[in-house]
Amino acid sequence: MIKEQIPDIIVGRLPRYLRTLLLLRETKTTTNSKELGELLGFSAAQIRKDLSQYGEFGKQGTGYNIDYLIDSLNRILNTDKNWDILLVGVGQLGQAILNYPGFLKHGFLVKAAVDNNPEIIGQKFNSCVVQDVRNMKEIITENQIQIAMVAVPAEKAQEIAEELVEAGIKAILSYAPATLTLPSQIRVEYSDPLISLQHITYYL
Amino acid sequence: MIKEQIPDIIVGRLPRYLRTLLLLRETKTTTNSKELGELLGFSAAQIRKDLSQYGEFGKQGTGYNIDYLIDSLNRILNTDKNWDILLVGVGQLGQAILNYPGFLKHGFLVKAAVDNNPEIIGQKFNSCVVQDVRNMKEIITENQIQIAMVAVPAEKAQEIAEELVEAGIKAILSYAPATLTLPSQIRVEYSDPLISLQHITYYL
DNA sequence: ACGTGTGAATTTCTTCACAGCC
DNA sequence: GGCTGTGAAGAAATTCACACGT
Repeated sequence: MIKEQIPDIIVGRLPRYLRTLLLLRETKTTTNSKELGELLGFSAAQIRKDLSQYGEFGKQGTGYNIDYLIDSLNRILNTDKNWDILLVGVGQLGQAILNYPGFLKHGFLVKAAVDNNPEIIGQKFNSCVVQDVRNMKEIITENQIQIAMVAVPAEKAQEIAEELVEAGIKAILSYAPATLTLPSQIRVEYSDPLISLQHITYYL
Repeated sequence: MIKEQIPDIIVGRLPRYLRTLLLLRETKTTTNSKELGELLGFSAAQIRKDLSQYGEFGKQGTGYNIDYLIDSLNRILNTDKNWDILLVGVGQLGQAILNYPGFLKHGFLVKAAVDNNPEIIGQKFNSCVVQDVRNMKEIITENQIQIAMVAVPAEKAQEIAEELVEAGIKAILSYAPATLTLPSQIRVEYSDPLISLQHITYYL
């Protein structure tokens, strides 16, 4: 695949561009690298260079058509289709995830949720019935799910992650404060407020 | 301050080093850059270079004393003391935050929480009584709070953030899927699973 | 022999600055 | 005139490789 060589640091900025464009779309039809840069805190040159990795989306003298750039970015990020997600761990955080409408709005559907707590299994959150974690593998296979969100305690995260990989999961978004060690072809992202807080306090 | 010139990209890795060391401490007293690197997915050279920015923590031939390095990192990150935090927005996510014990375990105390919903105001979560958002400024001043977590809807995030800055907040951890535009001396971090998911799908 | 700390080399990322097109 | 796309320049981050202490 050609796009393998585009640096991950650039890929990581694309979703931010997309988000800002969605906001701008509400009030205008055109923007430019200067405006985007100011809204995001990046340089205009960087935005132009990043986008130019994927094609020529702008027009000299005019800038970028917002709708067109949004469509393009969605295509690049593979977010022009819907993705099914498996949630592992339906504690307080997991429940908040199930009830949060933002994922679906951006094409991410929490298709199934599993837990090991008998009191949670069978409960319904936002039309998703929690299933037994012991059925995890079949759920993944049957629904051909590629992405899992992990919202289990830190001590359980590695173990769960390995089971997920074995069951065929391709990418994991982990909310657990733990570093996962997995085969390199598995994509792992962390949503980890503790790390962020510790980063913040450095500067205070 | 001298440390201003140490690149933020290095600072951002320090909390990860700290986390791994806390894990290692349970089974050993000494480690080295190779082991840390393997656990974290960084090169050994990078870990040595990062740490050397702040002093000489290791011993040739031996490696690093884990306890000593943990103490050192805590001092560097300012996490050797406790921090009070204000939570803005006590919806589902906010409630999960209030009930999550992990913050306190690492020295972050959610000292106060505010919301604008009359049904939520007055409710108690994990010994924290939700107060009216209209009292936000006094709460910040009286408790001399420097860090705020923002767990409000995306549309409200910018407005709330500006009020926080006006009230004297120095750093914000935002859970809202929105880019905040604030004075540069305010430190902002994001905990944003949607961005992470969109980053993930690029590779699927 | 082992593993740190570090200048030097290398690679990667960002910004510059401008030709070219609207 | 305005703004993109892009080679070239510059800055920053990472890795190399080894002297040196244990």
